[in-house]
Amino acid sequence: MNTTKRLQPRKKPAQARSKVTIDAILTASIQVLLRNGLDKFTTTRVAERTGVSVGTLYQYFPNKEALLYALLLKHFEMLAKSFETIPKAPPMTLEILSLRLADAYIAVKMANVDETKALYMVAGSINQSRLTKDIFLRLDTAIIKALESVTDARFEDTQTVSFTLLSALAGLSRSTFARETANKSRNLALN
Amino acid sequence: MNTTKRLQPRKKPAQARSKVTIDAILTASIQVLLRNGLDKFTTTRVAERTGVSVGTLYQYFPNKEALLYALLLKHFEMLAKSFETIPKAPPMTLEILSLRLADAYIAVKMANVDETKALYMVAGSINQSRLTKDIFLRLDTAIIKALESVTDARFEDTQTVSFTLLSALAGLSRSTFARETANKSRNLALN
Amino acid sequence: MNTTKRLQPRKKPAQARSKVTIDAILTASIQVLLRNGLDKFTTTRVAERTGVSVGTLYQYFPNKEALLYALLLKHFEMLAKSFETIPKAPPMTLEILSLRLADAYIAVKMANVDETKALYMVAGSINQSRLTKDIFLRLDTAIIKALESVTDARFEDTQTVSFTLLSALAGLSRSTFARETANKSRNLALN
Amino acid sequence: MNTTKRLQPRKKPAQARSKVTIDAILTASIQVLLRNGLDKFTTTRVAERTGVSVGTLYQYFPNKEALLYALLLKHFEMLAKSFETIPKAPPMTLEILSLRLADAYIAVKMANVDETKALYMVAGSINQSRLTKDIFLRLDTAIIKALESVTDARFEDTQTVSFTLLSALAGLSRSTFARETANKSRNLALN
DNA sequence: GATGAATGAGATTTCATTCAT
DNA sequence: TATGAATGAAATCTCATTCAT
Repeated sequence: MNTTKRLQPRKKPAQARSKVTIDAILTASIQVLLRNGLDKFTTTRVAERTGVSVGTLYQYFPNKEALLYALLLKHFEMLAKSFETIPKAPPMTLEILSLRLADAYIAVKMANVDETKALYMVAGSINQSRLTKDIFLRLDTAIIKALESVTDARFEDTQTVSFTLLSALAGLSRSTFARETANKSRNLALN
Repeated sequence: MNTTKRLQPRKKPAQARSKVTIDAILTASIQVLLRNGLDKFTTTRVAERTGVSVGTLYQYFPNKEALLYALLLKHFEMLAKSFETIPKAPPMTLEILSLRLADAYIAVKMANVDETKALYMVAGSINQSRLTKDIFLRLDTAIIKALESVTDARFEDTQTVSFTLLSALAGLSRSTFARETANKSRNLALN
Repeated sequence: MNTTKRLQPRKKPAQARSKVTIDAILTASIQVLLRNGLDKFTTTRVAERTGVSVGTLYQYFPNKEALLYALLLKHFEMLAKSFETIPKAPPMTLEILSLRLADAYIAVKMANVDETKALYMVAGSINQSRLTKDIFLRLDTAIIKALESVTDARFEDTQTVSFTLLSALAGLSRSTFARETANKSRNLALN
Repeated sequence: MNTTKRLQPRKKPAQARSKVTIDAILTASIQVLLRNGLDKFTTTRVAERTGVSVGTLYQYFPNKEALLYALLLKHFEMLAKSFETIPKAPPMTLEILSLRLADAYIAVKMANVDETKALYMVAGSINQSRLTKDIFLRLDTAIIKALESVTDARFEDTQTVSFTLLSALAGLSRSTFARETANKSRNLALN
């Protein structure tokens, strides 16, 4: 599914009813992913679970990939907003920033546990480069901007620092959710 | 693909010819994942690329999932062996252990770049709990054992320390490979 | 094909169009059995002959076995109805009942010659015990009830009488149809 | 499988060892039919159960159909021999003949219960007309000859009498074995 | 003769997507 | 707009048969 398809929603959700339907579809998608896994994630099944017909689903999402993409975008939108509103109030040492960052990250993940788990399933099959253009840059920028307000350190390469912080955080997160899901035993995310 | 299927290889590679065929299939699998992505990863395509018939593939792997599973198992086998042979020679401070662990980890990943990238694609669609039973415990045990030989620190909960170390390492690794793959722009692993 | 699969139809033929499609598939199935035999009885071939796509076939029958099962059920449904309406008017001697039973049986068979022949082919490869639960008991009950209204005889074990009557009738029927089919020479049903 | 293939054994079992192997294959075939059903009846499985390689199986039977055919032929051979040696000693009334016939029939079936059940499964997928030529005529002839020695009756159409006798017998037999197999409840053979 | 790895045609089944109603 | 029946390409998997060893 790494082809280049139209990923934009088919119609702007001008009307309230549309918005509701779209949300319902996205919610159902998460449930289907969680219950049935990625390869039983079919448009028919999602529509069924949503309580609408496939036809309706296709009215809002031009294809399956767009549906998954919307799911991801929504999630990262939240993450970005959260990062962009990290309190910059002093004292802003590196340690304190790190904690605030972790707090923001964890808050979003914990408030959206199912969504998080579902998206980890999808990770392998989406167009990374488009996602980068659309949202990852925003995450990056938010962190870099925060780094620049740190008072007790100065970095040559803020990008790398940002990257490292976020990646380690992501690693912990992923492993933690993996552990929780297959909770028979301590479980690592795929390394 | 999180169903419970038979994942054991169909026949023991008693003869030399079989062994060669199996290895060829596994190698081809990695290439197909890399070139075509997870959802174009079809048994037909793998067989084709291997240069054998589908029938032959199915002679050794009872189903597609088992093929992916074999791929993962082989990779983690290497990782486990690598961890199990981390030098325990003094001075064994926590910092030194961490470095040795990272070295071992990175060495395996760098020696198997394609395999690593390919497996990150597969991560979402495998039976985590079975994998845990089969191999993750071994990784964990190896690290815990190493932690116990550390001389400058003592831990209440070695499991959590091991888990944290490995997860952060994994996060960095994943993001790094993701960045390298989609090298148009700075890229984070799916968070 | 004696495994335990879902045999229930996939969707209720709520709409008229569906009903027509289902009937067409069943009719085509009989033709395929007759023309091509059991081991050329493929879902693709049936769909083709019906004039629909395979997908459509699978929309109504979850698998091949369910299709065969539906065929059998429909046939026995007729037989059951026929037995259940055997005239009970006096004089109801055993001989007369036997004749009425034979009449009913033969009437159904002769009105559905192709279906009958086709089903004899299928006999060996269906789930007998499920069929028993679903329909054979009904046949049995109908006959037993009729036996009880016989005036010139009284049976200790009506079940066995019913069984014997019906089995002998079935044997004759099967051999007769076998003979007619392979009409080069006198032909017995497989004994 | 109603095509016209070579059904003759590939080699005459000149040597004793061959004979043993052939018998083993035929026995294994019956077991596979009984355990796995007709559509899991594969040459590989039969070979496996026999304890030889597929290659060896194909040394003795040119194809799968020939194997099934051999199975049937062997069974009817026994039945024919049994009919041909029905005692003709007086008093040879029709009733006595019928009993002797039934005795012979039942004796063969009961001495070969597994074989009988297995063959009922196969019934639908064999070349009836070839079987008629090869063996059914012999059964028929044997019975007709016996009928002619009956002292208390004379028939215009001995063929039909023979046919009727044998068919009814077959019907009872088939239903009985069906009942025994699916012994949850009283079971009729497919009517 | 015996073996069993390899073949590949072909069967079953799924599922994204369309379109007539 | 909504529906869901129909489509059919394509995926998974099986199995009769062959043939090099």
